[in-house]
Amino acid sequence: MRPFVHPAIEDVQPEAILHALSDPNRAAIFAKIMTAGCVEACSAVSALGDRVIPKSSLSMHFKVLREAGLIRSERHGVEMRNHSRWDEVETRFPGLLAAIISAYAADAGTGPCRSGA
Amino acid sequence: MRPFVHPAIEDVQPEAILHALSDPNRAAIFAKIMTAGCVEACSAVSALGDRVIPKSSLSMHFKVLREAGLIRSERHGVEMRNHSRWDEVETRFPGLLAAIISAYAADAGTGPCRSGA
DNA sequence: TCGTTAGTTCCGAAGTTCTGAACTATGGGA
DNA sequence: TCCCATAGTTCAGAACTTCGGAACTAACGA
Repeated sequence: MRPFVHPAIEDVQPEAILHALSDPNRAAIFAKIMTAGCVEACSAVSALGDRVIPKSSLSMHFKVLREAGLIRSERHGVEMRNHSRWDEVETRFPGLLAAIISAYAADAGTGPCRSGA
Repeated sequence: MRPFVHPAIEDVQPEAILHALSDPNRAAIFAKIMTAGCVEACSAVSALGDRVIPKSSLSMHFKVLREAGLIRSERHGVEMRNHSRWDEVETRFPGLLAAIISAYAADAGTGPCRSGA
């Protein structure tokens, strides 16, 4: 198990952020980390809405979020703690994350029935 | 050649917008349509930076932007005219497009050497 | 009608994502 | 110390997506 890789904030690319958040599952995970401040384990988000995401997929989603520069993961004993890097990303790309999160929220409000988020 | 399909603005999904703009080529095309107000033909954007994009890829990129609800295309004789749907998208997801476009602009300013946009 | 220009569609190659199975790492209890 | 349980990662193959050349359609002008 190699250690986690987190890009420096100046290496964070807008396309990576958009790609990471263009998946509704990942956007829901990120929103959860945002609102909770810190999510203690993958298992805490393993069920988004009514759908269970396999561990391996979840691990991959966290990796994508991490490599996009959106979250910071640390191992604490057997678990992983994930913190959002909102402040850093906000400094680099002002308003971006807020606009994306509120777009998903707006869509959840108007759409037919969206399980996640 | 089937006619162009444009989603109603209430059917536009944030994930489709993020996916469409998570490709730097498409983001550059969209930025070009935005700044020009209207782009007269695919050929007008066929060279983004120093890289020539094949016609078929360009056609696909326009299709993705169209189906994401970001642009409106009309055939005028032999050419296609593309307008941005900024106002509609802005009403539905306030601040989203501005944040994305300015994130790419910020990145172009700090990054090593970005050809497009 | 023919040639040109503009764009779309098709289809195979290349790349990406998803997921179950096997694996690694840590902590706790006997 | 050993063994087990829990948490997460890695691997590999299947499924899906994207790319790009070739062939096609559609409109226009000579």
